[in-house]
Amino acid sequence: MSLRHALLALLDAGPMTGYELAKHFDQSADRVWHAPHPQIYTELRTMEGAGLVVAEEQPRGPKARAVKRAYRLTEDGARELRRWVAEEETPAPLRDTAYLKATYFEYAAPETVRRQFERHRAHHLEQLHRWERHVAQLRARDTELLRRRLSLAPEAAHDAIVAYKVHVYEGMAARARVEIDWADRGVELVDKLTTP
Amino acid sequence: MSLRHALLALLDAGPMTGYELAKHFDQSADRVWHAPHPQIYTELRTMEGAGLVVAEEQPRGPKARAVKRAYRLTEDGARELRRWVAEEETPAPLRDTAYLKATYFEYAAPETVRRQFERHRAHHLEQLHRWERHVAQLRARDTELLRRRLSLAPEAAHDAIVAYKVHVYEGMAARARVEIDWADRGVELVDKLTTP
DNA sequence: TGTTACATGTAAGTCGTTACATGATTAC
DNA sequence: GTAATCATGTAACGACTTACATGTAACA
Repeated sequence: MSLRHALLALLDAGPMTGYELAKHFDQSADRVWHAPHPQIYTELRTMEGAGLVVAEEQPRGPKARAVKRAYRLTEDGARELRRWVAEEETPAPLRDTAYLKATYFEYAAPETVRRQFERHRAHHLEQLHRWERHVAQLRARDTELLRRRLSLAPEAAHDAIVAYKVHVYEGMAARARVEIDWADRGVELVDKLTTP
Repeated sequence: MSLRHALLALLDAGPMTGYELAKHFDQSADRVWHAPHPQIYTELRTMEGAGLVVAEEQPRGPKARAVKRAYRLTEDGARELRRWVAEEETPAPLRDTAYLKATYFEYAAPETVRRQFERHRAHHLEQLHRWERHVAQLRARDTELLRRRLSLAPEAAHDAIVAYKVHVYEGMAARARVEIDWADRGVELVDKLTTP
């Protein structure tokens, strides 16, 4: 049930609409959680029912023929977020298609295997750049969300807030580097196996 | 739909019962995929209906008052496995509770955060040992499944079969090391933040 | 006038988890 | 006899995906 907590966490920086939240899960650099928009809208409604968030309907545009719903945390929502952060995680069960598939690469043609390693590499290189950019922005305290969050917290807490986020995204970067390295050694392996 | 392919892959080494397959997903070292037994039994029935596997009912014990169903791949099943291996994977969407939570560690007490990093470390250290043991066993060609698989394959293919598996589990070990390192730096960070 | 971005949803289906349920066999 | 392991399932629920659906607003 972590989508709920991902949403609570984003909303703790200030009110947002479902649409804005969905953008964070889809496109922004600070996404360690993914969710498609239908799941977000329904979860927000459920959370509203559970009293974790409240929605304020806002008019859109000058003619105001449409409304948008901006959600903000309630006391209960803020408490639930803090409770969850302190709670110990049980490690997630392992499910990795790329590695599962690679276990049986002997069934595929060498060019196919090589292409798959190269795609794997390209994907994680892109991710790496994304994480590195984000770490730089966090250090500069130059992201929208972080600025909002810092403005709500006492000065003394700022360093910790920034440091934990930097630590997370540096961790993501380190992970990406491992994947790139794995793919590189994969390509080398294909070469070694084809030219004996 | 990768449970299906994980099952096809295991069955390609020879017939197995649902119970044996479930053990591989739960307990054995060579699990890059997890699934609980109800899902396995139902998926096997579905796959049987789709003609990817056939079941042979075998008597259990001398009195044979119970039966077990050993599944083996059909031609279609083996073909589907090979098709899937050659198919390019789209990268899985990111969903990581540990990292998501760590992003908001400023909300928890330092001892709580420290405990969480230590648990993270302990978990991945255990995993690391598991992967390392498995790599050693694969190199020695000393796992039940590998022996069965090699016995079905031509001598010339043996090196590739072993090499890809070694590569996967070395990759898993490398991942575990990154997590351990991340947790270590996490503990250091807590210390730094608490003793200024 | 048409395209892109904003904004919110429903519905159907698949995949995964958890609890419940049953019974046989093996080893002590 | 009793506990552990073998062996197979059903049922209910929760999480996630995909397709469909609708309309507004901003901009060129």
